[in-house]
Amino acid sequence: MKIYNSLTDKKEEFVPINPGKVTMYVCGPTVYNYVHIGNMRPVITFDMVYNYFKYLGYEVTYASNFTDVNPKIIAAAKELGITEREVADKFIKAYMDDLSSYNCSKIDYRPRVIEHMEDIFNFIKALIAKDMAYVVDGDVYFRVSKIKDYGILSKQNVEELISGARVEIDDKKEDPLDFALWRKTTEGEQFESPWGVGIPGWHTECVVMINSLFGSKIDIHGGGVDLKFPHHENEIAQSMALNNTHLANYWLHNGHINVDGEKMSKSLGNFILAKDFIKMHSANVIKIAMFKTHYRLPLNFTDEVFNEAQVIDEKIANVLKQANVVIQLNNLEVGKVKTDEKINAIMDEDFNTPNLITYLLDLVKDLNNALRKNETIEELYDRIVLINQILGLKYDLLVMSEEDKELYKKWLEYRSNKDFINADKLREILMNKGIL
RNA sequence: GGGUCUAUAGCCAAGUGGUAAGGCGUGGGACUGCAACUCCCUGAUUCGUUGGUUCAAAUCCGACUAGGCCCUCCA
Repeated sequence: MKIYNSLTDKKEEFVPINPGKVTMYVCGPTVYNYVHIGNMRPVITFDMVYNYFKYLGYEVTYASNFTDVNPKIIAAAKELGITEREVADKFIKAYMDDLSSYNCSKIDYRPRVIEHMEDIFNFIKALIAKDMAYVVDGDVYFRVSKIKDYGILSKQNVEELISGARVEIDDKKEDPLDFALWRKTTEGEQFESPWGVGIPGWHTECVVMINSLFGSKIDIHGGGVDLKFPHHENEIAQSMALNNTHLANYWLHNGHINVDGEKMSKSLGNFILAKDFIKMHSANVIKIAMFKTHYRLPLNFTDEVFNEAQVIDEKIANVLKQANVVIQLNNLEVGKVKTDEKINAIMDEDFNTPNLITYLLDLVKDLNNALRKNETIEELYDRIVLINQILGLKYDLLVMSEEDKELYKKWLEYRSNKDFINADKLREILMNKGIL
């Protein structure tokens, strides 16, 4: 299969480090408040990536971190009058609830900074030992000038970066591009390090976690485009400095969600919280709306987009409901189809979910026609289920009791006898049960 | 200012050298005891503008225009 690699800006054939296995890491949230719907795009995107690799038969190990030590958490703790740990725990819990309500909980590892302090110290020590980092007044900075291909991911020119950089007064750094691996703090939690009290830099924690979970290199590293620079660029720089790897073979970046053509962000204040949004639209509808656009492109959220997604969701739900009844009444054997060449052909082109949805709608139409004409439905049904699994769409289908089946047959009988009064009574019962 | 991405019908959107998928919406029709569900038909001589390469371009190259994003914490 082919994946668009942000590192090379090319679609490349996917070759795993270990045959049959995929390791992936996606940058998770800083847990100082609730996440918004824009934060859910990577979550939903990489859940799909995970599902597709599973579908292909890979053994997938998926990690996503929690940034639970951060100046913003210190600020939130002050504001809420609770400790940093309480802030982190509260919003980690809220995030887990979001993952669960969006049906995206398949993450194998959820490392926290607090659990990796020793690893971080060792990592920074190693960088200092290699002269790739230096200590100034309780801070530790990375020496960017030592990395020859710095800018490789974000395609930034080092000279331009410097000229565009804001000049900080009393800057302790040797070079404006240098970034903090460890930063001295005067308030909040006290983390004692070899360099004094402080907190680790954000760019360091991700590399450290990847190294401790997977080693010096993983297959896939994901996140939003806004993380390309400086976050991911700096992760790569540290990994080059210590392990001489680009940390991941494939770097994947999802586009942003826009509102009225502008990025949804906490700083702009134009966001909708994930936990509020799920009350307005089901997880299925939100996913369909997202997958209708390729993951790398920006996505504008409008009512029209969601109306359309809702229509699609209802179509899928209706046909599955009807097929489910036929399957149970006739004891049809489903689940035999485990792969579909057309799904592979579509998804092997850098996860082309818009085309997958087109194919899904074709199948829905075919299944509707097959139901009307009393033709075989099992294969069509199976293919739809496969796609739903990849996209993470969930449809709860009713298991009919013997009584339900009898009612259903009776209803058909009344109808064919033109006893519409009794037929309508049964219809209402069947509809209330969710069978019709 | 530098970097990068995008520009296809009212809206969403696929297509990356071979003569414009699909969906929503609109309009029309079919099925049906009535509903619901469903099905069929209905749109771009044209792909931001403009040069060029080619037998052939929405697709490649150049210029221009507009917009997003990054360069500061941010999915």
